[in-house]
Amino acid sequence: MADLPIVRFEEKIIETVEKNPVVVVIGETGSGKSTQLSQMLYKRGYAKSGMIAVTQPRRVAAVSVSRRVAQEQNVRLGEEVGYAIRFEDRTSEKTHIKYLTDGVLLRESLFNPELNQYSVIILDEAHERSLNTDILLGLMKRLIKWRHSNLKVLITSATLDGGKVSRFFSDCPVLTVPGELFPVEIVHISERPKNYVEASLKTAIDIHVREPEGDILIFLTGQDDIEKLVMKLEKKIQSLDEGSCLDALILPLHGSLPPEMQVRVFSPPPPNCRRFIVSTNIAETSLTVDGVVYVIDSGYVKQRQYNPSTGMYSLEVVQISKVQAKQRAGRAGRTRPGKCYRLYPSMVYHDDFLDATVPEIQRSSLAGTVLYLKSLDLADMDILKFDFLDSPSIESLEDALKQLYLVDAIDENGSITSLGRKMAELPLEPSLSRTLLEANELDCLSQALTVVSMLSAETTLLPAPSKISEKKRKHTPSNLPDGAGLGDHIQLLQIYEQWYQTDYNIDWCKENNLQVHGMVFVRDVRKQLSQIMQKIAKGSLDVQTSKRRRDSPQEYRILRKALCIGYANQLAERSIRHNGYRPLGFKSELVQVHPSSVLKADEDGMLPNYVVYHELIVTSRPFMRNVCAVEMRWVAPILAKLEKLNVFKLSGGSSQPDKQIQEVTLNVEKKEIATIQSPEDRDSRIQAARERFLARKGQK
DNA sequence: CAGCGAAGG
Repeated sequence: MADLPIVRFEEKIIETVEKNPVVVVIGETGSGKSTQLSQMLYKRGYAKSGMIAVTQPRRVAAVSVSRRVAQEQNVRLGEEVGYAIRFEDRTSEKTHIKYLTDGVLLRESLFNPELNQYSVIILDEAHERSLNTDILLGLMKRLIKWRHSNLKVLITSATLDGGKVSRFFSDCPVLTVPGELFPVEIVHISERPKNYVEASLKTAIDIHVREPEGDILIFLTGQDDIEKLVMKLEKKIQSLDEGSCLDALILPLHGSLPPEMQVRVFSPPPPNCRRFIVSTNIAETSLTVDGVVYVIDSGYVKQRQYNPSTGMYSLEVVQISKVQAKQRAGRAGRTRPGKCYRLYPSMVYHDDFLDATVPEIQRSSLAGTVLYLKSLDLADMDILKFDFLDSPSIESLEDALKQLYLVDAIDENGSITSLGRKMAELPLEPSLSRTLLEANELDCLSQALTVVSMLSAETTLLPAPSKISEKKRKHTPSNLPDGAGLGDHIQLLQIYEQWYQTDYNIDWCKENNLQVHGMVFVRDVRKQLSQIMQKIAKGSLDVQTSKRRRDSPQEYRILRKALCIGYANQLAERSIRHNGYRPLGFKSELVQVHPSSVLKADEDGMLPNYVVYHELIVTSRPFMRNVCAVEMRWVAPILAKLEKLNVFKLSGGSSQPDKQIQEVTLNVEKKEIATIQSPEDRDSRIQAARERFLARKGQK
């Protein structure tokens, strides 16, 4: 066993776990918690009545950590030590220590709520507060109380606020294990720069000229800024006197780079050469670059945010949290003492930065999460009162309930329907799982499987067009199908069917500018979904190629109907006079069809009266991305449903319908209905709503 | 016309 700091605490850890059902272990980077905790517990016999599970927020981490543990245990990976991630289960009957993604553990818990196969569950990297880990935290709190067989839960994290988690788990003990990082000197700039790309350039060049060897890692927010800085750095370094300093190798690093470009940061630099790695927050946690001695931290990050009252997402540049700033600085101290240059004053850090990043659960649409929790049938379950470490807003939960009602996953009283149960079994957003189930009824399942799979990978399909490569692409018109003018879902279907006809030819993807990895992922998703649908499928699951003429609108009519019913929560109505749309069921302004859409206007230049959309995203303006034309006759029942919508009742507030206390303002209703004011705490709001309801009831 | 932080089933 390696000589890691955590080993010295073995006795203390075992003793604490022995006496307590839940233990929080705080361990900085390099403490060895991810690899050693599971082995310690295994050695002490904790795997006798079940496996030891260790969750990770990321697939690569689950694989790489399990591989290391298998090595240390001197066993073959997949036998005594294994891992499970989507599409890949490398465990066997022999397995005692199992690494898995938090998402996989959630799926397992859907089919075995007591998780009896495990005697110990370790939630690793809990400080990252991934949506899935947050749900698991809530479930673990219930499980340690209700499970019949014995269960030990360990929550491990780097810089998490241990006190908070401890309070969440009825004041469970917190053990702190030191990390093994070298000291990192922090340098703050005295004033925030106007342009942080320029400021990064200047700082990087200063380091290059003055400081001894060691790679520089620069954190910016996105691809655009990264490309700008890479170009500026190249120009500037060329202009420096040859031989006056080290050679330089400049590497961009972000998620839209093809994997072969990403792995370049793992190959060691040539001798006498300094690397400049210009990165997004991907290098904060997901990828660890060796050899970094200097970090330049812009203090910003791009974050996706969901607004439950408008149903819109936005991707905004926001200040990082203190936790993130520490994490970034720590990247400089992995191999020897380092330096971190922060492009913001220390006052900003202390006074402006949040202590911790806003957890994902407070920034996402929760339709899928709420459906998942409903399907668990927790006995004392009131979704508005589920015990989260940090609760999402009541607006967000009500929005989720409203969406689930519109797609028939819950009934008007908020109870899960049999349809909803089937939906929860599919690893998809509710609108997509609803589409699949409807397509099964309407006999277009094979097409729907393809569309839904394509959408699951949508962002990874097209190579990220950068401003630099954009000009080239404009001269190479796409040979891809156009969705028969009916919309983007149809186009995605046609693209996949064409690929299928080439027998999944990789070169075809390249010729058509489709990311190979993305398309292979779509194929995997489609296979997985087909397997799940198999037991209830009424028609064929195989990819079918069109019997009728490819651009015949009839070809896709049934599929579009299934999409309309599936996306009942993402439906928009066109204005009478122009091509702006109003999303139905949300309080929101006009939105436009995104210019990249293949949806076609009629001879008069007008777009369809109704469309469903995959996503509402605010960039320069609010846009609908991925739209599909639907027909009025399919929309009518949804409009009727929207009119009867009673969110109060959906949230289990009453068994009596009462239209007057409807809490959301809907576009379908021409009159404005007052929304509940927002008192600070949600319990008092639930109480207030109940009192108002009772008062009204009394008046009648 | 506009634009893609990171992750997961």
